[in-house]
Amino acid sequence: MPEGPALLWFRRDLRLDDNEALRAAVARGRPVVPVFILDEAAEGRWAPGAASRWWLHGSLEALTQELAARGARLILRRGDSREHLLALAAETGARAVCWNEVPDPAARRCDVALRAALAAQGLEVLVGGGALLRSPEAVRNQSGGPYRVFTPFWRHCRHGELELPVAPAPRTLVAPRRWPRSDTLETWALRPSLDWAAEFPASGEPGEAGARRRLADFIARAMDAYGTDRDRPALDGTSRLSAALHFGELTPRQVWAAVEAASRESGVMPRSRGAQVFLDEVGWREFAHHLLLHFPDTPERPLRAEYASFPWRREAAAQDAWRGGRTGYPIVDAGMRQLWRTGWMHNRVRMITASFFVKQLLQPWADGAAWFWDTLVDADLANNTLGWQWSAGCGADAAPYFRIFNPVLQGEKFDPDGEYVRRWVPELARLPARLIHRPWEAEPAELAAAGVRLGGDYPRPIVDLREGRERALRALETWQRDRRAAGAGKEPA
DNA sequence: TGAAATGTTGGGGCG
DNA sequence: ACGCCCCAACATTTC
Repeated sequence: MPEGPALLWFRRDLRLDDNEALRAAVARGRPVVPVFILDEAAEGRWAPGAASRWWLHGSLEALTQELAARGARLILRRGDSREHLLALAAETGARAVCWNEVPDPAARRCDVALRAALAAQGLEVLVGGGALLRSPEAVRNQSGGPYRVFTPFWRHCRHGELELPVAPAPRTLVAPRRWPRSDTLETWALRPSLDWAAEFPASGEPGEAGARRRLADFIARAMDAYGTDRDRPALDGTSRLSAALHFGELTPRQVWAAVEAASRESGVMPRSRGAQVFLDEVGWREFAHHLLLHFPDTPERPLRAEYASFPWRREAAAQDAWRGGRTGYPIVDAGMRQLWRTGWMHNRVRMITASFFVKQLLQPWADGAAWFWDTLVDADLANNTLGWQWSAGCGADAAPYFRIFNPVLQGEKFDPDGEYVRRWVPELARLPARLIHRPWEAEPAELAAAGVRLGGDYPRPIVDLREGRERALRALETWQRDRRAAGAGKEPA
């Protein structure tokens, strides 16, 4: 058999280490043609949002460099994936197409037809994994269904050996006789206007090398304190690996292996509490992806189907204030501004802002999810869907509806000195810690001393917390009563 | 990976 | 010395 090149189709696996598809492509010493296809039509409604495209641009630049260092090029194409793969195969004489599976139901559906089309042309198809620790098909509860509660899910996942990362990339790749035509990355205009993205680099450094550095740095510097520090938004206590994991610059099994290796080296066995809590977060990511694959319509519909009839209000003014960080609640506004300016928000604050949006403002969770989707550089359909449905009380293992965060108490608990608020809401920076999370309680003289004009440069609260809470609880109560009345025949009490 | 309301306990001031 | 009240601290229940 003639040894034509293998097409190595990069998707959400923008790395060379621990890359099963790359390993398969080079297995027989044949040339490799790396290709990335921007296929927005295939992703439909969930094509990468504006901030995510910024990260993608940087990650593709980094991947181009990594490949160049090995004598290879990254071929860029835009349009229908199948057409481009078939065309590239014909053009290069490729005999095989290799890729790693994307943990997304739409992509998996497309891949079924794609494999058939490629096979029909006599192409060998080699598909790897790596995006998840376990196969969702294989993780099932005793009755054969998917888990809907995190703890038993994660216990099941951790049981038994996990796969280890595959070998790192070879130092050189065999080049084809001739490189196919490639788009220029700049012409894709993935990066938003400069003035919006100016501070995005604060959210992290796209690319595999940066992700590896970040992981090593986190393990050495922050992991042991992660159990408590991860909830303090003013600290750099989280791993900040979410975007790298989303784009597959890093695999969860690489993360797992690095944490275990560090635990062994430090002699803390089985592992420190910080390491334990950190791996649990990797577990939540795993849980989110399994759920999305088992329940593919959850990005648009609540997992608890009855919530489809919940009477959310949809108010443009309230949503504008929330998006713009002008709700009058400092911790909420700080989070929303951090998001807009850096493309990233601390996870504790994601929960606070989401709870405020769905409970205090009674806005539909999907509207909030859509905003996060567009503004987060780490926007991930599985994680975003799980997080918002969890906050709204309509998802898997969800917070009960009556669990309503109080942004003042959350602020005082997790940002006690107000350092996070001062950083992102500078007009409040000179308030004393006692008032930083409740400026409306300040005396006129205290406001004047801090240079704050309430209702002027910083808004008064757009909703009273007690009223908002009671409105939300009332909405839940009447909705449940109406449902019971309507479904009395079908649903025995 | 809540918050608020309500209940309980125990120390200390005081008559 | 004692009972009473107040209230903080903590626990439990309810939303």
